[in-house]
Amino acid sequence: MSEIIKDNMPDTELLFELADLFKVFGDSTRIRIICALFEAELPVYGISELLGLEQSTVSHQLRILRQNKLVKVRKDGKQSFYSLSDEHVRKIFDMGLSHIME
Amino acid sequence: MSEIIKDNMPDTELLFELADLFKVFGDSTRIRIICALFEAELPVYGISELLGLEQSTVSHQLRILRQNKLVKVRKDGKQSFYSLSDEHVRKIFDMGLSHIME
DNA sequence: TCAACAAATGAACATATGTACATATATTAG
DNA sequence: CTAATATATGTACATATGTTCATTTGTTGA
Repeated sequence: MSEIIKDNMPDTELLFELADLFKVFGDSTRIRIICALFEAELPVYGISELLGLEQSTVSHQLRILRQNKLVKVRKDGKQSFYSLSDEHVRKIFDMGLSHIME
Repeated sequence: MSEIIKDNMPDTELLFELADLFKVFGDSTRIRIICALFEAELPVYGISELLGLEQSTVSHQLRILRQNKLVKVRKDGKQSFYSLSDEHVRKIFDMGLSHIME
């Protein structure tokens, strides 16, 4: 019986990856950055200014977002412009929001 | 300009709540428990057996899931049967999955 | 009432994580 | 080439988090 359940479940490996993805969303600084990027493509100092955060804090968090492919960068001169990499990000965000709102 | 962006963003308060929600999904043990509950309503020992986890580990994590209203309990004798509290949980889960799969 | 069982809880501990400060890298302007 | 600016990175540190072990609570059956 528990064997049947186990067989229907995705690989544990995959579930670890999934947890890692949600971990990225599970920090208020990163969520706020993501949310800012819904509105516009922004450079690092733009984000830190907007959210009142240290430049290095933003940069560190952007690296994590980059590594997880949630944001992409476009370099222009001295600036790095960040934007969201795809629509999944917004969907995941919205799903979470509607759970809270219920 | 950054004022306009700020005005369009949800309250910071709400974004903190949202991060807290995703934090719950951001742990492999909890994700695995959630995933098991997609298949069936289960008692605590059933989950620990299925996933190979200590009873107390499962119980601790179920408490967190309960506090965040992701699971609900039905008590029957000595046992506590857990199940998912709503469909949002599955939707959030699936959204995450499809991001990984892409 | 007592033993057996299921689940919940408390405390301690090791590990992970986010932030700040300092510094390095890279690019542009002069 | 140098100074100024934007970003990235390294390190240290405080805090948060998950797990384990031990114990408690609650329920059933003898």
